[in-house]
Amino acid sequence: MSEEKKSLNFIEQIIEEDLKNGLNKEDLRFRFPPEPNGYLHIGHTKAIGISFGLGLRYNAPVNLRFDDTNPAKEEQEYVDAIKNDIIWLGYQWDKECYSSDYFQQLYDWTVQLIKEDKAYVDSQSAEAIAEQKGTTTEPGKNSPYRDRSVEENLDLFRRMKEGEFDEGAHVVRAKIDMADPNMLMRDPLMYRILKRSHHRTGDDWCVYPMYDWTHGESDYIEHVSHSLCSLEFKPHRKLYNWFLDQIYTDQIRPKQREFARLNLSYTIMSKRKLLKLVEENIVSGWDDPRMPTISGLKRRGYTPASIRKFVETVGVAKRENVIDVSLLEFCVREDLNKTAPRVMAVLDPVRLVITNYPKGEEEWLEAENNPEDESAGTRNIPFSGELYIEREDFKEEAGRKFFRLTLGKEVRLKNAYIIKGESVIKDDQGTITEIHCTYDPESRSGSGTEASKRNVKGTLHWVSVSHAISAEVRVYDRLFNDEAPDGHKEKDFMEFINPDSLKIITGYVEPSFKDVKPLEQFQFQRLGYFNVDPDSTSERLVFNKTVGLRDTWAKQKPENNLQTTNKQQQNNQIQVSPIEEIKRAGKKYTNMPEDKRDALKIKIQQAATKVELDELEPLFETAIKKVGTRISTMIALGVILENKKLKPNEAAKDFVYKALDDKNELLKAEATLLASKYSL
RNA sequence: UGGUCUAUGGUGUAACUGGCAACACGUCUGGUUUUGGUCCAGAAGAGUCUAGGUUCGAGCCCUAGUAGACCAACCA
Repeated sequence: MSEEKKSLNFIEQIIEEDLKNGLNKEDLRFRFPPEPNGYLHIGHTKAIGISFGLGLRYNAPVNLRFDDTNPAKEEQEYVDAIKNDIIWLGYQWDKECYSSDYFQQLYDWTVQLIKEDKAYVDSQSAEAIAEQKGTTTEPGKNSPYRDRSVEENLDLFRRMKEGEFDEGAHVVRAKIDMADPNMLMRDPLMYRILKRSHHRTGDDWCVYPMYDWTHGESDYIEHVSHSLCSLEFKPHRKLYNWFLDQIYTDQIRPKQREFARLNLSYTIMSKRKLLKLVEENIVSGWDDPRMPTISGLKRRGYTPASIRKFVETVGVAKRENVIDVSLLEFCVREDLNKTAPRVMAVLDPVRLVITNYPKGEEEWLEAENNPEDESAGTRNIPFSGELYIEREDFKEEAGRKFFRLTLGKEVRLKNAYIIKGESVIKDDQGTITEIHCTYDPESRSGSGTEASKRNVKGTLHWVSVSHAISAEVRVYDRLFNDEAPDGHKEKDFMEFINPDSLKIITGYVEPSFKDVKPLEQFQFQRLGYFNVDPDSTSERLVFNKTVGLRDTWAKQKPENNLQTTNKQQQNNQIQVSPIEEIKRAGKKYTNMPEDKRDALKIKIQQAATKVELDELEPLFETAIKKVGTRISTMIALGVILENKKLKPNEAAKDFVYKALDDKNELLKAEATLLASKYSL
């Protein structure tokens, strides 16, 4: 492998810079700091991948630190689940830490701050404090308790800790600046009273430190050099540094830097919302295969390697992003293609009878386990005169593009013989119950005969009726119908739940499936990747569909063309001027699938009704380079001329003439239309 | 209406810190194939949010706009 010159992301650049400025490589240390209040999800894998990835890259330790300062929400169950997930992903942490381990230190430091008159006890209600905080545009007001004496503050804080007061009676606040433009600097809370049992410290404490007062100090205590978090913590950085300044002596000073979090289309990432799905039984649990949690992904059949690859591919930057699920799917397919044994399974069976196959006969045919991996070897599968094939693989008559079984046409049964469709038997409703065919005995796969080498267009998977094992197969679709379920201000994400996200069907699999283990992965040939669900037993096999194979055929079928919606619709909702709308529509026009182009065209036409010719004119000039814009401009021009009953002026004529010679057919067509209408 | 951040093909990320905008996914062709998969070959698609400026030269620098995100929890 050659040393590929990979460009550094902005965090790596910062680290390189720090190293150049004298930071020792040995002093590099990172941390991943989850709050144990829920399960890890695909969004977390980015943060995990960044910090642990940096650890690997620089051979530096990475701590796993549970940020457990709020006993009201945190539980041991989550600690255990998080550890499992990280291990499963294949990362190793150096020290397992807990913010709660630093409660005493944090308390002592707080006492010190009080003594230095940098913190005080406030005895107002939460409402009153919020009231005085001011707004983003108006400064806040000082608390009446802000100037309490050091002695009184010390005494109150001690008594808070002793448990003398009820929740809410007092808080400790840092004394910073109630007029700071950064709201977080307006005397932020450091401690609150919480009479709750903590999953690790039990009832030792009834005052708990807040996130801001805990996080930087924990980084400091652990000698973390770079504290990486997501963008929404950016405003906290100032406070992070302020707190650090108060206690800093001479260690490595941790540096907080922020990156954009991962968003995946058609899913939600909020722990609170995921919890709601679990609590309301929309899904079967945190590990439901439809969940974006790591445990859900695992159960669904995603591999650790595929998830790591995904995170790596997604990259690191500071801009808001929405990653298309298709990238995640690509990553699993890529991984599974190399490793998953191929087997045959029929999920929507129809009976296929080979009329010239000897009655009662059977034979065992050899099949390759994985064409991508010779070492995977072969296995034998039973063949007989009665098989199941996929209902979708037969049509009585079909066009030339249908490569599968039809009457009078030949196809190959994978690893077996070439057959020819002869006739069908239907029930009263006209549904096919049996397909009759004949086979060519000379054509057996691998037999070396001329017939076995014959090329037929289609190959079908199948399973022998008398040998097949029936199995439950759970087929999943996305949990939400909307690309950004929680991105709507007016609508709740629950409104977008896809009612058909789970389909349970009974299929037939080859007998080699007798002894499969939970989570074992397979490729059901021509169908997709499936794994064995933990619910599976030897009596009742249960499979999950991980992801389908890439299927260029399915896309050509018109009924499938409606499924892909995308971000463009969302973009179009943003209010822009009609002329801008024309430009934008043009940008998309050329690579819009044909069936959607009409909708876009209508949009352009509508926008054009609000535009004057002279407004459009500049586009004749600037649009010359960009095909899409030229097309949308052309369409708009047509509408304007028509509406205003105008004749094309010189600029417009010129524009049309040029377009007539363009190699882009769409543009040419629009231009020709105009040219003939105004006889240019 | 304050502060902070961001803006590059449909999506995500690059561009050696000022030198003809690249890579991956997706899309489309063609070839190989006993999986309409894989693999191989190729194509289309952005001129970098807008308008100015500096410069021989700007996606990178400056100015002003515009748009989006985040910030006023005794959550993290």
